[in-house]
Amino acid sequence: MLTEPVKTLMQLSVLQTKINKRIDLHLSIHGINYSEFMVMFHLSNAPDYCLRRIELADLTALTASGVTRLLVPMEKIGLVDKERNLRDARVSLVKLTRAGKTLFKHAASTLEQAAERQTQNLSEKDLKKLAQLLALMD
Amino acid sequence: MLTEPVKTLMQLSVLQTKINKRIDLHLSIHGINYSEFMVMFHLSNAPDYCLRRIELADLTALTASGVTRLLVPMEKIGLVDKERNLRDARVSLVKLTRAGKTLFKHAASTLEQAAERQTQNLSEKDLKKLAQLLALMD
DNA sequence: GCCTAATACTTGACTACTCAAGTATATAGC
DNA sequence: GCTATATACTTGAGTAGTCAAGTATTAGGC
Repeated sequence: MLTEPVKTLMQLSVLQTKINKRIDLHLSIHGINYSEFMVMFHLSNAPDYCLRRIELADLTALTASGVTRLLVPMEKIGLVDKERNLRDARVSLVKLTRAGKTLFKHAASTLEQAAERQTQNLSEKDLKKLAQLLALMD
Repeated sequence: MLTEPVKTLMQLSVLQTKINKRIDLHLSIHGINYSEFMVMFHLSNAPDYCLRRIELADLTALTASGVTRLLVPMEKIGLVDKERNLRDARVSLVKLTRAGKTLFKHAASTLEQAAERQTQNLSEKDLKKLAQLLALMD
């Protein structure tokens, strides 16, 4: 048999796979997936609804190229806009549009319900403890 | 801002993405990935080192077709064998070979070290609590 | 001020899945 | 025993990423 840490990491991975599938199913009503939701979340909390691609990569744990590919369809359907950074021409800023903000609000409300159900067996204290333990592993 | 459950699920997802990358990097030394490791783990604990494909799908949270595709290269390099079930001809059993057992032992030892480091900030009690909270979300 | 190194992307080729549809076999109702 | 339905896969087509290599721009050392 394996050590406890390995078994817990495997448990985490299997659980995450299941949760991702559920969440993607819920978000598909709004035409987006979990990664796109997370991008919109971070943009909606950013100053001027604007972030650099590399910051998004960092916040989502995707690669820079993953972010580039993720944003292409989001731009095409008008959820985000591309803006230039005047001080650094390498940077391509991503800005949440009005349409993006509206869609995010709806998607967030859907996801809140789903998340509530996913964590229904956890008390508020449990949830806090979980967040704390996850932070310790980061 | 979003509710706590949503934020915790997002935290879980980002952490899992990071952990997966780290683990895949460690396992790549042995020529396998995390999914393949999990398959070998379940086989190594099964009676006669043998499981049905659908049981593996269930244990790993992959789809049946995902398991089929995962096993093709594993068969090719001789980590698992295909066996027929005499009572039910629909079933195609997967069996861990001697070579598979050997490789699994080495990979497990690598992964145990990595998992130890990944959870180094958690006490034994923390780890137990984490496993328990994750189980409540399943 | 120039050259080297670092940063911020983008792109082509690949991987690891998914889903929907198809095949083969088994089970249940009548 | 036949038919309808369910189960256990497999396969073709698509998606969501990865990595390595390339481009453009900026920053640092001297």
